[in-house]
Amino acid sequence: MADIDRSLVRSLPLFANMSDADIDRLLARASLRRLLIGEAVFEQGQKATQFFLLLHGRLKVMQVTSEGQQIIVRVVHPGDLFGFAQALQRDDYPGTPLAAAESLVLCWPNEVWGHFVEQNPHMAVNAMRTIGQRLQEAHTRIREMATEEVERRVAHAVLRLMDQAGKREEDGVRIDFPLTRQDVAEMTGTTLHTVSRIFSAWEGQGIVRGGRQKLLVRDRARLAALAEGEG
Amino acid sequence: MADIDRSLVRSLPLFANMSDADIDRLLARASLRRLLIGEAVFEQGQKATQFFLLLHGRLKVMQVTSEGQQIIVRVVHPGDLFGFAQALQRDDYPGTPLAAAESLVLCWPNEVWGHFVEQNPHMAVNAMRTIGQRLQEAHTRIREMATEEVERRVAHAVLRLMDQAGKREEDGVRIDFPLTRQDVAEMTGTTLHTVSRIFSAWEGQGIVRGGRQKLLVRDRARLAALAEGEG
DNA sequence: CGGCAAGTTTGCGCCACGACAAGGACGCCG
DNA sequence: CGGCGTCCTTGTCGTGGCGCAAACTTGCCG
Repeated sequence: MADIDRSLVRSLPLFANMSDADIDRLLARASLRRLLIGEAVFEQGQKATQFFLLLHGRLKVMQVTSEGQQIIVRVVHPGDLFGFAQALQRDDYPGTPLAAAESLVLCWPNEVWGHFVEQNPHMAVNAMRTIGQRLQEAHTRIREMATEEVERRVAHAVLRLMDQAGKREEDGVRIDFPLTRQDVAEMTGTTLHTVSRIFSAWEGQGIVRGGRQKLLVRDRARLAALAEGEG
Repeated sequence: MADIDRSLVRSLPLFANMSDADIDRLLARASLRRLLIGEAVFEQGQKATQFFLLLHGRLKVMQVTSEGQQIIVRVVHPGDLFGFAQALQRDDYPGTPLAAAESLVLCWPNEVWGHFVEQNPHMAVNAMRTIGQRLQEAHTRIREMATEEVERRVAHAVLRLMDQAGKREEDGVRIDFPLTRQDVAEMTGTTLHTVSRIFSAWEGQGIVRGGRQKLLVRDRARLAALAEGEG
């Protein structure tokens, strides 16, 4: 397998306090995989044999219900670990990560996880924190879905995307990957129709500007107000 | 602080492969607390200084929204660890665990967590798995809330309670702690009115039998069918 | 034993959203 | 440049379940 340059990961907080030698040792065990839009890193229910780190691009993690209904569980951003089912004592993957944009992924076999953690105890802690945050986010989402109306939920979702995948532009902040109305609907538990209507209304008020698979937030304050129910 | 007898915890899987001496050492650092119905172990947002193990009784973990809306995030059963925010690198508690029945709780100061884990590496793994499961459950709930109608969600919730807190009786399986319609509503993101109506309908079909803070499941199969959407 | 509080049931009206349906716009590819 | 697929918009209609309101039941406590 071709060598992977450590400059790829050097800047990630996850590797912040590792020596070059340690990083090289880890990268020696890794393989690199490039994904085109729409490709899956692995499939829900598949046996978990590897864990992953997203270097570049964007993944949406899907789950399907027995009836074929789809939802987006979360979005994976560059620098995020994902698919470490093994660490959670699962033997299959609970969801399917699809590339929403062309993406670059590091893959390690499960056995490496042990070394991974020994090599850098800081990392075990880091993984724990990551999971903790993820749990926290999940609970927040549950609370939103239980208590808030659709417009507020969508506002929250957009704010989150903005913070995690926002890119400053002259006229506002752009969500930095292709995002369909359908995607937003699947993140908030509604339909693309309703999302479309909401975006249209917001556009009329100058809060956002939409486009095919595009979204630009022009007035964060107004959006935050909507999210807090002061619509 | 009075000594705590190890017979209290000996039977828990969490301590399965620890020596008596190790257990005693851990218990020496613990304190025991009894909670009456309605009492809180700690409050949401409070600084996290301890972690806990439920020995007996039942806790419902509440979160309140900024508007005062309440939801039940999860139910803590005997043998469950809870409130280990520290392990997740949080410094405050994300929710409030209220005693749904009279309960008995073991409390350790945060500093012990390290020893706890060293003493029994199995335990770190166990904690990880616990969190993993919890995350998994959270995602399941999100998916349900996003895609299922109220009756199915309630059916799922009741099935879960049955499995985790069911007690065989002559006429079916009883949920083994006081559970109001309001509680079920807060677990499923609906109102007590709707839950009441649903229970009434089910009772008419002989699926359950209700009562003040009581619920008895008489026909698990029918309930499971409803949960799968074959109503 | 009688009264009170907490929990439950049920009816009614309304409305936010989902289902359905049709048409329009963007962008890719040959 | 023209055609097609994908994504988006907008209308109409129907309804699940929430809000509100009122009465009933159950268990507790004095």
